[in-house]
Amino acid sequence: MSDWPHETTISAFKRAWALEGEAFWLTVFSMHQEKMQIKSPKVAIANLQKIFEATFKLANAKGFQAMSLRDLSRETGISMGGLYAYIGSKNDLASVIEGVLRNYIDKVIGELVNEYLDPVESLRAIICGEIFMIQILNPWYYFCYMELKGLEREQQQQALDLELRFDRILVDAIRTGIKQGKFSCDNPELLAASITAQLQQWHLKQWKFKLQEVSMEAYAQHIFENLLLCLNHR
Amino acid sequence: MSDWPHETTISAFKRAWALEGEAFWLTVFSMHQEKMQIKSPKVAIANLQKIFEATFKLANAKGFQAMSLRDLSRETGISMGGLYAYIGSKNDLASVIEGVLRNYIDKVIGELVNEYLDPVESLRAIICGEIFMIQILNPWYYFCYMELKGLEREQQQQALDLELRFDRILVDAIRTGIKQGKFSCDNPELLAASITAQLQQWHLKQWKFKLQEVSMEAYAQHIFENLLLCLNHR
DNA sequence: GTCTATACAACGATAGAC
DNA sequence: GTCTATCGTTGTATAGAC
Repeated sequence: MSDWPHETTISAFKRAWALEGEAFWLTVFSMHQEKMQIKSPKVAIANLQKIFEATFKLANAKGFQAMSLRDLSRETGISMGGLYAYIGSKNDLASVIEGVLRNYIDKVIGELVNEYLDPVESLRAIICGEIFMIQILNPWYYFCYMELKGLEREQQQQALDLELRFDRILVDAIRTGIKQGKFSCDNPELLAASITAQLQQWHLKQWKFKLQEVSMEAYAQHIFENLLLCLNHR
Repeated sequence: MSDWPHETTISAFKRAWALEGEAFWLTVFSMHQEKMQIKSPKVAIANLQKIFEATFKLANAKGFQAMSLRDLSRETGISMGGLYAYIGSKNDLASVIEGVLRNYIDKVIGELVNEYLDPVESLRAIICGEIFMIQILNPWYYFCYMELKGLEREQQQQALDLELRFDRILVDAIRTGIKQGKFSCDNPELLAASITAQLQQWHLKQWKFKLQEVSMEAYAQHIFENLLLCLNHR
């Protein structure tokens, strides 16, 4: 039995979650179609992708507030006036990015619940799944983490609630294992928070992992194995 | 034997590191005295403290880039023109904050090396010491973590180097324990990075710890105990 | 040392031609 | 759909009175 989902499983992730390619951007398009003036999906999606990716490049390098719309115009090749056919305002752009990512995460972690009954396999699936999500949507995660302060109170709270919900999924799996006599753990809440912290490192500390040549698979494996040690498994 | 340093030890930390009170701000003052036009230490320190604390309040709430000097003027009660007697420029203010904190951390972790010979006690001291530092200088740590992007390349690199040096101190203690037959661990580098990540949570996720009513002592203890489990201690 | 007044560059956003 | 031209605002920073 492999410690990491097979290649085919990774492909299945991508298909099931529509995390990349046309399907992904089509979803992004449909999610804030209402806020745009552009009717043609073909041209809208192409420019939307340009705008989002340029935003990640600029904002993740010098910060969203420090990035001007003139920077964004230069980077995308779309004029200042043209940008406003795609976004309502600068703040709206950040808000949409957070909304799209949260919507996706919400959908995916909703599927994770009750999918596996064995707590060990459940924890493995949560860790591998989340690391994989972060890997594919790296700039989205990093942007939302670093720019959360700039969003409105309500949206900030929704992001924090999502993190708490994720922690709770880990806690539930841990508690199930304890009831089945497979784990022992004094403080499941703190342990779950520590797992979440380690998962978030995968987008927060890319500089460190590239320096130490740590692969996604090795990192997920490391988190999982140390978690089992902390749970006194076997 | 207590699991956490005694009250007297905590007091000793404060005295030894001059982390708060007049002594601390006197050091801050002396560290960038050259960049100021104010001669009188008495008035300079009082206003310097006002400026730094107002910066933390504003920047940690809405981001340093989003904070204007007009905001800072209002918050401190010092006029726009007056501010420039204390700071060279807005960016200089952020740069000084990072410099002061890095200087302090550097000094403290320099003392941690070779202070304890027993690897278990060494790891405990590093974890407790760092959590304590973060507790006392919470807004400084948070500011430097979130606003690092806004600083110049060279200064960013120095901050990353400091984190790598901290990781290496943890790795050294782990390796010492392995050689002494006390620990077993496949990947000390990744384990050290995970400890650093958990320590940083203490300033990054205050909202979560307050919600779950986790004390500084309980959190340090939790990190330490799980580390020993990951190291197969005993 | 601290203030008021102001310079002037850069910002987000919009109007209207094409 | 996309552009250029421009609006009003706000930003950082400074000069000079007190």
